[in-house]
Amino acid sequence: MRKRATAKEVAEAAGVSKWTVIRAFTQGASITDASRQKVLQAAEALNYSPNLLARSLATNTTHQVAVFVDDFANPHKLPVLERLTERLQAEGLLTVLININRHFDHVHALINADQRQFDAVILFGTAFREETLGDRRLGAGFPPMFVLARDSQIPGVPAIACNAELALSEIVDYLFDKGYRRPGFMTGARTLSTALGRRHHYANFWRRKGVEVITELAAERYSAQAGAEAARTYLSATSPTSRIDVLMCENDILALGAMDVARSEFGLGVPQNLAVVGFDNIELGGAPAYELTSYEQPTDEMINAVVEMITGKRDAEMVVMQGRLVPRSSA
Amino acid sequence: MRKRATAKEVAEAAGVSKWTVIRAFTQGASITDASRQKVLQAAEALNYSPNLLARSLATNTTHQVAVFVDDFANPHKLPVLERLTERLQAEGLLTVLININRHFDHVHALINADQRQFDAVILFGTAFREETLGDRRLGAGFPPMFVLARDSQIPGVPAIACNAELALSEIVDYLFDKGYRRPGFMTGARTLSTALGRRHHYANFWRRKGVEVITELAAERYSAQAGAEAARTYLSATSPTSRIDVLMCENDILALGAMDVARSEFGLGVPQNLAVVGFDNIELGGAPAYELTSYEQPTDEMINAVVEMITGKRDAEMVVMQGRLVPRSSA
DNA sequence: TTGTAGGCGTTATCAT
DNA sequence: ATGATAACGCCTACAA
Repeated sequence: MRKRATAKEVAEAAGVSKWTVIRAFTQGASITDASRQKVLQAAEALNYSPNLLARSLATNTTHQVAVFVDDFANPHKLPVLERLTERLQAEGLLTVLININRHFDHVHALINADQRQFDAVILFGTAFREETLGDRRLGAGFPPMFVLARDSQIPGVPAIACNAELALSEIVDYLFDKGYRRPGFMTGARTLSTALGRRHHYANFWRRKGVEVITELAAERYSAQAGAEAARTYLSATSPTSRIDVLMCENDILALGAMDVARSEFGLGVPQNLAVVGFDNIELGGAPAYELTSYEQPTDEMINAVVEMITGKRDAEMVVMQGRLVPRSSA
Repeated sequence: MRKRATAKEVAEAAGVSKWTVIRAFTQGASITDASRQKVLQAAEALNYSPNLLARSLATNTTHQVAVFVDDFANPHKLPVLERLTERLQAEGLLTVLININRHFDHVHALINADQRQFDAVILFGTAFREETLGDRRLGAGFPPMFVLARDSQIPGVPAIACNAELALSEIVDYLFDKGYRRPGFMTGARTLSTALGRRHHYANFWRRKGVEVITELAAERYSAQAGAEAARTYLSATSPTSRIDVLMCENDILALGAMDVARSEFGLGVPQNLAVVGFDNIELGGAPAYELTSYEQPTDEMINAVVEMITGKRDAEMVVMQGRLVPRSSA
């Protein structure tokens, strides 16, 4: 296995200076065709290609974007990651996937991202605390940050998200029109930011309809199992007549878990005995086995927006986008 | 927003040389406590932290591992990515997620990975062709490559995979014992490597049982929709009496799609009229709505193995690991 | 068009 | 323990 060739070696082989070699590999540099050909030939013979690491050091741009993810239980993450990497790569940017699930120290991850000189940092659906970013070790020359698919509680960090207020308004209108009057809501985590968003609006809009009591089911995490567990706990503790008639879950994966338990363990018909609504519109929610009513975020637009902000084609500022209700038979 | 401080600036502030600054940030360097304190104080005041990019250039190691993924439709990818990033990060390695779905040029992605000086490249479930790697622009000093969760058709590129032969042997034994005699197999892509693996063994073991005819259903891609479509095509074209009695799908996501169609569009009972088996044991397959019989790969072990190979704690060589059958009610 | 000097921020090695 | 020199491989700016 030959060692990696450098520009200097190619220069010697081609009989030019190494700066000419660099020029041969630079778009729009002033160099004669003859020189370029000579260089390219020598480069191919020596198997040379520019070292992007050295280039990054010199240009102070890495063309790498860090994406922080803390929730891998939600299948919805995968298609979004696919689109995101695709769009970033189309702009010549690579995606560094950083796992910040509960085992990791968020501040540490941020410091690391800082030291690696990423061009930007995307917090994808993660609930960072303001205090985390307030850490004194951060701040100076930290890469631009963006919050994708979640509200940003952090001043100066723009969020690109679905308009939650509008979404919940549509959802509650829909459920009210269908005749449901005893709403429940399942949250997936204890962090304030999350809860405040969807749950808050859900409760608000029901109150406007004159429905004051919103039963809350709390799942431990965002996963089908946690959703199932929370539903089991609630259904075990209540009698059929006293129960909610519609359960809105903070996301689809919770909803699928809850639906499974309602149907298979408690023999409830969905939606006759208990209607279920999710959020995200994951592929499996649309399967005949579930037919889950859900709400689709405009992920493509959202992704385009972040990428454009990162590449400077668009102002970096908070933006909320409109999703759409996807009514199916579960509610 | 202050500019990033460098070791040199910290050195001036602390009244030492920049090499002393470096030492203060290096494990086990010989430096007096007094110096270190002085430096750390100055560093904190200036908000300095080492530039890992420059370090990488000097040490010739980036602590970055590229992970190539071409199939984002399979939810199974997500938990594996979670574990993989977690393990890599525990070793101080970051994951660069590279999307090589059909829109991208694989050779181009490899060249890019080469130029970025990654410490290693993992082909996660992707079927690279030998010819792709044979490209003359690659080869010299290319980072060590590993194929994860798929057989490697490439000499010199070790694969870490589940023992497909053993898996299919177990599966066929199980199905035969259950009394099925008219097997079908659904493939998810036209690449030889894939088809050869699971389908080949499946057919072989049925033949050993004296069953010669294996019906093949071909899905266009690996997705629930593609699985549904393939099942629909097959079921539409056959009469109930002439059909297969058990359908093994190359992975769970295909199986779920097929199952949906069989039950909801053709009114078939699973497993009474058509048994279904998948592969991967994704979380939703275990849900009461599906109860999909599947086969679980030893993903944790496989991931540990690659990571250990990358970090040099283990010889880089092909290894097949044993998974386990997960029998449920679908077959 | 081409060559030169200097710099990007670190690390390795040697000298003090 | 600390300082100094050279190197990592490239880029920008300037001179020829």
